[in-house]
This record gives sequence, C-alpha cells and structure tokens, in this order.
Amino acid sequence: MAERRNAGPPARDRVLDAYETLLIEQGPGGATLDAVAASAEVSKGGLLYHFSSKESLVGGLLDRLRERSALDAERMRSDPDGAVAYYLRTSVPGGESPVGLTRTYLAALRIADGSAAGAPAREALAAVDADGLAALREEVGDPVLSWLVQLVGDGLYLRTLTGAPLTGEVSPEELHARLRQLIADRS
Amino acid sequence: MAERRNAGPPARDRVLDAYETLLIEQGPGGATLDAVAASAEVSKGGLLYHFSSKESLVGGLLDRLRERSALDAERMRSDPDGAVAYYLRTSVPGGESPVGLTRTYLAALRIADGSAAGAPAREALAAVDADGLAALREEVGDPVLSWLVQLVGDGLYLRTLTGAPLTGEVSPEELHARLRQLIADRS
DNA sequence: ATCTATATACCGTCCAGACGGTACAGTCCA
DNA sequence: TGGACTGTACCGTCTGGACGGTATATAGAT
Repeated sequence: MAERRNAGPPARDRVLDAYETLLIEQGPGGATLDAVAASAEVSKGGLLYHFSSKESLVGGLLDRLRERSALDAERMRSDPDGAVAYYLRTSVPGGESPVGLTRTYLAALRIADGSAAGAPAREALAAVDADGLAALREEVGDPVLSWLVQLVGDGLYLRTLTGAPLTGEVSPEELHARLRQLIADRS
Repeated sequence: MAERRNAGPPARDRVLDAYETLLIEQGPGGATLDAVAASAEVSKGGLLYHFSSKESLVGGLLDRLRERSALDAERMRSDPDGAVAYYLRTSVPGGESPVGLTRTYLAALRIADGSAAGAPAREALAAVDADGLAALREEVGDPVLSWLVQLVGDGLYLRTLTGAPLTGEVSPEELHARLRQLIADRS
C-alpha cells in the first residue's frame, strides 16, 4: 500500500467527513465537489478517484449511515443504563456521539428531498428509524410509549437542524427524567 | 387591478405556492427560478417582476411563514377542542391544514441551512416554534409537558420531511390519546 | 540485481451545461 | 395611458465530470 501524503485518517474518510460537515453547515448547495475536496484537503481529482461521481459520494455517505446505524443499535442494546437512556443521551445536540450517527443522520437529512434523487437517502433514513424503534421497543414494551420516546428524540434532532437554541426554560435532562418516569409508571 | 390571464389565484401567490412545492418535493436544488416560473405558469420575466431576485423570493416565503404562523397561533387559541388538540391534529401529514402553515414550514426548513444565507429562515422558524410553544403553555401549564407535546409534533413533522410512511403499528390517533391522557393526569 | 509492467493513490486543468440575473420589445385588458 | 405581465436573447459564474499526468509500491521475468 502506498504511503499517504496527508496526515490523519485516509483520504476517503476525510472526504466523507468533509461532505457531512458541509451538508450540515451549508446545505446541499454548499456541498459542491470543489468545496468538499478543499475541505478534505484533497484535490478534486483525488476526490473523484474515490467517488467517481456525486451520486457515488451520496452512496458512500448512505453506506456509512447504515453501518453506523447498525453499530448504534448494538450499543443501545448493550448500554448499562438501558436503550432509552442511551437514545435520549445521544439525541441531544451537545451530547455524546460514540459512533457519529447523529452527524451522518443530519447530513443525510439534507439530501433526502422528495425527488427520485432523494429516494435512496429517504429509504436509508427510514431504516435507521426502524432500527432505533425496534431497539426501543425491546426495552419499553408499550408500543405507543416507545414511539413517543422516539418522536421526542426526533423533535430534538429537528431543533438541531434549524439551529434553534433549545430554549433554556426546560433542560433536556428534565425532559429525559419525565420520560423515564412515564416508562416506569407504565411497566 | 388588471384582469389576470391565467385562472386561479394571482400570479404572486402562484409563484410562492410553486416555490413551496418545489422546495418540498425537490429540495433547494430543484427550486430554480426557471423551474418555479414554469411550475407557476408564469414567465421568468413575470416571476422577476414580482420578486426581483432569489433572495427576495425567499423573503416572500418567510413573510408568508410569519403571517401564517400568527394566523395559526390564533386558531390554536380559539379551537373548541383546545390548543393541544389543534396542534396535534395539524401536525400529522395527512391531516387538515387550515392556514397552510405546515407546507410553508416544511418549505422553509429546506432553505434553513447553517450558513449565513440560511439565517433568516432559521430565525423565522424559531419564531414559529416559540409562537406554538407559547400557545401550548397557556393551556398545558406544565412547561415540561408542553415542550414534550411540541417535540412529538416536531417529530411527526420530521417524518413528513423524510417521507417515512408513519409506520402502521401505532396510529397517530392513539398517540394523541395518550398525550391528552398525560395532560389530564397532570393538571 | 535490474528492467519492465501494473496497480494504487492521488493532482491540476479543461469544458459543456445550468444557474441567477439583466435587458428590452411587445401584448393585453381596464 | 399604464400596470401586469410574456417572450427571447444574452452574460458571467459556477458545477459536475472527463481526462491526462505524476509519484510510489509491488511483482515477475531475465
């Protein structure tokens, strides 16, 4: 294998990281091949070596999303505090993100439009939701309550997307406490 | 006022409608001036007569968002079944949409990226959220619970955005019933 | 040991087409 | 007459993508 010119992770991963960042921070319009290449400190030719077209770049992002979703679901199931605690902990913007799912999810959301081009992204996102809901249901039993928990997490995601400051009056922790209490009462 | 050549609402509104539709269905990339004009059955010159630039088109959309948000908050407060019922009813994709807020909100979401260009959209969306939360709080009292209700509604919105089919196992109605029950227990 | 060949991992430039925007002459009612 | 458009032509910029080139490593033949 050839020695890498630039430091850090391999170029392919850096490209995907840069693509995610640009999608989140600038939207699809800002995530041009030139911008991605520059941000990843790779030439445009280099980018196109790893991803032969923009469609293939999208494909790479969605592969990463599926991969990380599987890893995340595994972590949910094996978390010492339970799946719900893990899910809520990782849904809040500033929170931990052990496998980087949140970032990738948010990036994929940006390219999931209603057109035919957005269909693969929508399907991948739907699969992530299904994975999460399944893991939640194993713990929560009550289907209505587990869906409710997931929707609250999604709502928190959406807030991240709009960049809303998560209004200070009620903290996410209080919200989580209430949710846990609801689950305890029902089970 | 001059007689209109095409049927239906005035050209200016048709342009805004078309812009919304294209943003939702194709994302920002599909909502070009040419595409918007074609979809509104207006010439490009005609579009630029009403909105002299793309920025001004965005401005028109955000004005409409603010306008509809105010109207929607008013309806929430005066709904015979209460603000919560109204909010949840209008958050579900297939549901009623008396003032078209949902469509406009979803469209604005598409242009609310993290860049400087997306800032006005983010601010307008944050204001809509604040309006809704305030109206909810007047009825629910408990701040944690009212935030929870709003986040569930937002989660439903996000599902619309990804085009996920709202999995059949639990219906939105069951979810709403549970939420109303939660509020009744607490108040 | 050296020469040749092939593969990997990039770099930098060029181009056709699409995009936002301008300009302007003409048309259709009220 | 003038407001509300239509239609066409055009321009500068940006974008995705094609392409040819370069540096390094490995493998096999001689």
